[in-house]
Amino acid sequence: MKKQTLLTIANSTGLSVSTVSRVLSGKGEKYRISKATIEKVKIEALKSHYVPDLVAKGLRTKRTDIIGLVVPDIGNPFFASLSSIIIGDLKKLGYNVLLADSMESASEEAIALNMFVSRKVDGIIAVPVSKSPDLLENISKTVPVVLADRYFPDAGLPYFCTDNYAGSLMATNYLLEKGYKRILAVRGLNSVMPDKERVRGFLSACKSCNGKCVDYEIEGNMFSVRNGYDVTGKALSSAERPDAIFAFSSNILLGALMAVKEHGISVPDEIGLISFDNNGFFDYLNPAVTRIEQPLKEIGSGAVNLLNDMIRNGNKARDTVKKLIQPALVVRSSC
Amino acid sequence: MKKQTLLTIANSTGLSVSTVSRVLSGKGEKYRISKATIEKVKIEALKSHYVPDLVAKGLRTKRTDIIGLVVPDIGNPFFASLSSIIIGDLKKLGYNVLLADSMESASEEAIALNMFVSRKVDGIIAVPVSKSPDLLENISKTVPVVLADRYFPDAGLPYFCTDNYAGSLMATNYLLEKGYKRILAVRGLNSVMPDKERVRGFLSACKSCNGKCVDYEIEGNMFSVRNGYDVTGKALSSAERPDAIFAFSSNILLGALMAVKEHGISVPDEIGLISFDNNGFFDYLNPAVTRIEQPLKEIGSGAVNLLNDMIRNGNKARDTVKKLIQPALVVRSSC
DNA sequence: TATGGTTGCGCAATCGTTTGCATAAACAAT
DNA sequence: ATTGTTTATGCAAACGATTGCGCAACCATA
Repeated sequence: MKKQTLLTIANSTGLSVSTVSRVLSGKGEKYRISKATIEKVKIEALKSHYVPDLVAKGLRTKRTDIIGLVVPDIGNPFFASLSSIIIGDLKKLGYNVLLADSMESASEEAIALNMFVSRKVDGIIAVPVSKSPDLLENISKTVPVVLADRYFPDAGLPYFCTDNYAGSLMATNYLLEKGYKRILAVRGLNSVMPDKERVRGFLSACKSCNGKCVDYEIEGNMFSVRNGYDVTGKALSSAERPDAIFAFSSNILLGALMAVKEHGISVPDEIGLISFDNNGFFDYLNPAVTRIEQPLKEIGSGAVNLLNDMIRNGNKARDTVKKLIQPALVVRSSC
Repeated sequence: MKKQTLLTIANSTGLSVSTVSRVLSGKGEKYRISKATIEKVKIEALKSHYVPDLVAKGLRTKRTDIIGLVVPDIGNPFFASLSSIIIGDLKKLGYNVLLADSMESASEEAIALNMFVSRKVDGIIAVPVSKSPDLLENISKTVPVVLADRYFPDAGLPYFCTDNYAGSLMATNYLLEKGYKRILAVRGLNSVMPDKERVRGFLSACKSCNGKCVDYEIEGNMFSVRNGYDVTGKALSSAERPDAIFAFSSNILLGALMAVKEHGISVPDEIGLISFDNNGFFDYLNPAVTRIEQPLKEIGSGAVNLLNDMIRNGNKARDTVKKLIQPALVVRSSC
């Protein structure tokens, strides 16, 4: 059971490496290799358990059929679900995936991106954590790059993302219509677009509500349970406590919920809760959580298909694709 | 900004490719390259933005520093968390990760494993879904393989896994001590060891309980919310309904909880619930869920470290490492 | 018997590294 | 002046695949 290569097959069939290569890569007809020869080669390949060396192939062809995917935290259900969709779609198109976890660190992300380049991936899908698009833009001159979930509005990098402004508007207006008057928004990582857009939507709704909103406030700095817990806890201890909380992520919501429970405040009567993003378990909470659900499937598949286009047809899109996809309000009973 | 290779650097410095290679791969001293030359090469590499071609390097050295990781469902929080640990630990050791999602399909898994071999990964970590160890054992003759979470007890494949028998025993005994007498165990995928071992633990506890247990039953066939919901629903509608449910996974528990709620039965008074495996949100449920927590960190890190050993020191372990790690009972208020 | 077209395949370069084996220059020792 | 040693570097093969070009053999046509 020695290692099998094109050469070993060539030897045992009495043919040349070229011919074997052409047969095994399906180009037999194209090169007018005879039926008999094709058969002979295929049989021998099977018998000898030949496995093509994709590393060698990659070196020669300059295509690896590998896509680099970098996300801020693969343990986070949101990114796990998104990755699941992306990986599945890529597989259907014949790509494999190098996965890197930037752990919300720009320097780790940079390492991962450079690794992708060094490994000659055919394309990159990134949920960027860096504050600057510079590295990604630079890389995108060489290899196709598509962003998902997070993005840089003014950079030349295509992206697929939830319309966070619209979603935030929707959530806030829903709270106001329900009669809540003092709303606390607990925001996440201040530097990323989704967070900024959610702030914009929230403010816009609060400011143009014809007096429905008596007071509003924005606090917080991370998409974490801890942040939700801390900010909410402080607010609940203050003189004029909010009567509704808009959590900018599902983790934030869980933290907020924890604080609310500890203060013995009842949901949704004494305080309303709404979340941006679902987490798969909100329906099992008591009360089930009303939320804005993100179009994960559209984001993931959109990014994959665009990337594939860019790889196949060259980067020749007239304009950079920048897609904001509408999220949906899913009403439950937390407000 | 042309593509830079060792050759381009060799030309612009007036040195040979060999020398440049040796300097840039840190073997300068070893080959007694002069300080001056080393500096010159490094400067030029920086100036020209040289990036090593890891594909070419891989072909030449037969090492890729890539590990293949295949899991049944990366969207599942359990596998996402495990993957997060594994990927993080691998990165510290200088490995990158090709991730494949077998979607609980043995044929998809086989495709992924063969892809790993073809791509010349240095090692493989698998959470296998196949019922037979044949393919994995065969592959492990060529490239180091370590299993995590799921395993084949009699195969020559090393694994790191929760002691599911002990955990199941613990959970069941806890229910019995709490006074529950009619226990329904909702099991998952019948063909995998963790499930079988949990069954064994459950039966063992029920049978040797000195009459504490009046009735017990086992049903189910998937680690899914749906399965938990269906099995529980049916049981609750039966004449002698169970007074406690032992869910063999967190997803199953959620399904069971849903059914329990729909039947208007109160937890933990009318029915007790316990789960094998945590999901990160059990503490936010009402009541919070008592569960057996799996030692994810030990499993992930253990697998990574063993694999690294096998790669570095050759497969020369005297005996195949087979580690069952003790889980922990985390008491909350669902039973 | 040239001429031309078709059929079926092989030669050899190439992708970018790494590395065993020289080797040239400089110096030291005899 | 010869020999030996050390220093600093280069030559060229190798990894395993792909592919442009060439060519021999065969057949048909004129």
